Amino acid sequence: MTDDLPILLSGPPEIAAPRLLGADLVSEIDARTVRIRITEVEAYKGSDDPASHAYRGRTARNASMFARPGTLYVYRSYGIHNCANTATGPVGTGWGILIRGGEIIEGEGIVQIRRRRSDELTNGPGKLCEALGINTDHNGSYLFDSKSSIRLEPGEPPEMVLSTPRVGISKAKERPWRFVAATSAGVS
DNA sequence: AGGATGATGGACT
DNA sequence: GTCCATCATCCTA
Repeated sequence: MTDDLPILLSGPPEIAAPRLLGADLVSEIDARTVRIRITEVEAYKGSDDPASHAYRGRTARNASMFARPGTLYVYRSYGIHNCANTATGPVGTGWGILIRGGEIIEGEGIVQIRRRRSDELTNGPGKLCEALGINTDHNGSYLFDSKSSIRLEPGEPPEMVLSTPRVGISKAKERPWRFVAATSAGVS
């Protein structure tokens, strides 16, 4: 258990979120390794953010977001998909970062099987979770524990970061808290 | 290339 | 009963 890594997640989520771009999510499930480099995230700021699941305070469902930074919060979306966040703020804040997309570094073959297709594999929060094999059983696990099957590993920051409004929300639409990795050639 | 829609379950009013 | 931090598919052009 390495407890120094959550420094990556320190500060308010709209500051910490872009820092996650370039880091890797690694899953080791059924002796299969999938590594995905994060390219798209969104910040959700707990009680200060009407769009956050944590806005109305702690419940059984969102408890993981109120835990220590690096705690994985997985929720079921539209009854079909799973979406993954990491808790970021001090315990009790409910701050978190939604992981929305990434590029496959390792395990593309496994991902194609899990996704039952060969393209559009990881460009969306539900797709990313399916690619990594993340489900609600992983809710509450700790991303910086070497024994966890889902882990977060630091990486190189992207050349550029674009910031835009968040996707798919109906409240606090104006906040530019979606962050996307880009290069001089364009969005990755 | 882009808009509409059904699937499906949990949380909330 | 209504609202989703979504996605794949099925239209129309």
